[in-house]
Amino acid sequence: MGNFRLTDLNPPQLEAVKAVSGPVMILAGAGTGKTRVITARIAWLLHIGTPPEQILAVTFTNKAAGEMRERIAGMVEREQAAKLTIGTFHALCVRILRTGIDRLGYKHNFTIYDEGDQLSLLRKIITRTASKDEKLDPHAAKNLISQAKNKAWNPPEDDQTLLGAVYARYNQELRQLNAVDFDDLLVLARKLLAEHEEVRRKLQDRYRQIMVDEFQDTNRLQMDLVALLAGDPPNVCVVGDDDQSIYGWRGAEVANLLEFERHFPNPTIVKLEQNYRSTNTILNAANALILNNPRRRAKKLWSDHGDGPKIRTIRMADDREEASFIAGEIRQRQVDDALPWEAFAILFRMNAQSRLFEEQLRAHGIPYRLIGGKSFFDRREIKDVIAYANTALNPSDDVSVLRIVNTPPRGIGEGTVESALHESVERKCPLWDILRSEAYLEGVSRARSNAVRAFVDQIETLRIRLATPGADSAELLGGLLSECNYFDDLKRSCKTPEEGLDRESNIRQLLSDLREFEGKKKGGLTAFLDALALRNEREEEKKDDQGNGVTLITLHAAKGLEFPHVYLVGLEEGILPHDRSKMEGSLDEERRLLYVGITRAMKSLAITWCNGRTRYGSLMPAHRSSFLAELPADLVETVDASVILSAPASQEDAAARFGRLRAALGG
DNA sequence: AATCGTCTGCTTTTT
DNA sequence: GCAGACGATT
Repeated sequence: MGNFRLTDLNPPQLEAVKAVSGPVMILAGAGTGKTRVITARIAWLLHIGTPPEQILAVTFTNKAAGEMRERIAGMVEREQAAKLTIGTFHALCVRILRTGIDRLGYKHNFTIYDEGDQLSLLRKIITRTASKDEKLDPHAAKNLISQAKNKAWNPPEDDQTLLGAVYARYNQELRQLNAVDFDDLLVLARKLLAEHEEVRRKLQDRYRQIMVDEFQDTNRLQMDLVALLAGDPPNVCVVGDDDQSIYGWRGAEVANLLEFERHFPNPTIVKLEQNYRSTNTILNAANALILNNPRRRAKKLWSDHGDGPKIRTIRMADDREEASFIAGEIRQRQVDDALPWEAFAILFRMNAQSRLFEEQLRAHGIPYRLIGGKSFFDRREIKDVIAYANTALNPSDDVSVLRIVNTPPRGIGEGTVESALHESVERKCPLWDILRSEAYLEGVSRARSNAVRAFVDQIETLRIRLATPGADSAELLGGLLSECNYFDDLKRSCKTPEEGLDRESNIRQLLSDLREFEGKKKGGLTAFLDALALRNEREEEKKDDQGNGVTLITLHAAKGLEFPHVYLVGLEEGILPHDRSKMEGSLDEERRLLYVGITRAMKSLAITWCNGRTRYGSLMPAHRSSFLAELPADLVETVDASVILSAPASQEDAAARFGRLRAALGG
């Protein structure tokens, strides 16, 4: 059975694939065929008779989960592949919680709050809690709360500090709203498993083989979850690379990988060091750099791709020159070497650095795709539609109710909302219950109560219809939106007619996605909203929409990707390593960030730094990053952009170009 | 209620 | 230098 051959694997890979009992740690260096090993291991498990429903593979991103699923689909039979559990930590937790969360005092129809929802809730709480002279940035509060949850801290519920009070209020309110934030998905799943033995047993019996990808990025909560899910013996296989741990600031703990033995004694440890991506020049530079980090599992990458050209470190006058030089060079190389635009990538530390490159690439007529940026799901109109659905499914969700209560305007003004909200705080019950209570409606003017009644009726009708077996949610939602003139209001509030049409078509797209989802997956609207909240619908489509061209991407986002020709820009003190890292003592992580960047390159790598850089509006002197001195001199060729620019076509260049031309013609 | 103007404060962001 | 947030102004 199976369409995979173990002979395609190198010896350590094979060892990793065949180690199937007890704890296993696979230290997979950059480009060493990690995904291949994971998928082959799953195929192997199936091959030796493991029932597919017993296999759980956890990833960090939906993209990684999708890729894994796809690769496996090509290796094993379809029905087997369909029975595997492959997904993100968060998706797994939603599955666990949708059936078991009632044990923790939530209702099963909880709403998942995304960042925007969290922020609006926090803003509300902060303004209510803070006194006049106190200030707390909602973003900062959100980050601190998130960190606290991810480190599995006990809530610092001392109402002494504003933050402590806000933290306590926030959690309390979420519970009242029957809502959970992203972090709660993990927090609550862990709690459920830890405190309810029957739930834990059931899951341990079900998942006998657990695999975790990118283990260096797991935080304390995720580590705990893995430990709770693992049965006895713990058949846990983790895959990761401590040298690529770059999310410490988000609570990731490399210690989970470095001290794996502490949680799972006597593991089989396999190191993957043969790299299938880069030249040895690139790998040796990366090896040498990372040697400067303490506390790591020693690894040395090598490949049989030869040495390739030296790494160029290019000095630029300023950031403007950096951008125009690179744009010019890419255009030239694209022509001279007949390379597709997609062969090039520009990697930077901060998103703000992308602007000049965008300008210059555009000026040179080079197509590019900028990775990152605002998501489809953060669009106002999409959030509105989701809020309508959330309200119908979970009327306790005040944040969603507030979002749509007067969108479109239906005569429920701020005063009305304010008084209802006040009432709901007094009576400690959801806003919705106030809006539909006769006692409240009798106390307000006729016009107000009529408006509120009409709104309540609309939503209640939607709820009843949605609950009807076989209901077409997309049709019902779309119908409601038309009925309340949502689309007209949307268009009216747009600056241009095009924008209005665009926004409307986003909604049509969402509804058609929903219809398709209901046609082929179970779980109905709730499952669709879960998928949306976890960002795992329409993922690929979005990426493709961005089209092709030179890739502009941050170092963080570039992890896991590869490009034939890489420009690593802004290698200056203060940028990489970033200024803040010195204060926070995370210089090692900055070095790993550079390590990740270097190991993205397959064939050639150029590193640039500027003598001056516009920062905060004015041109400031800049200095080359101290990391550059850590690259072995014999692998690096140091150049000065001004020299190249002032001597455009030297004799040597012409000869080299002629040579290439002759080679291309087969002579 | 909406828009304009001024102030502030600056990474990275898988879900 | 610019985006985002908030407050004053119509």
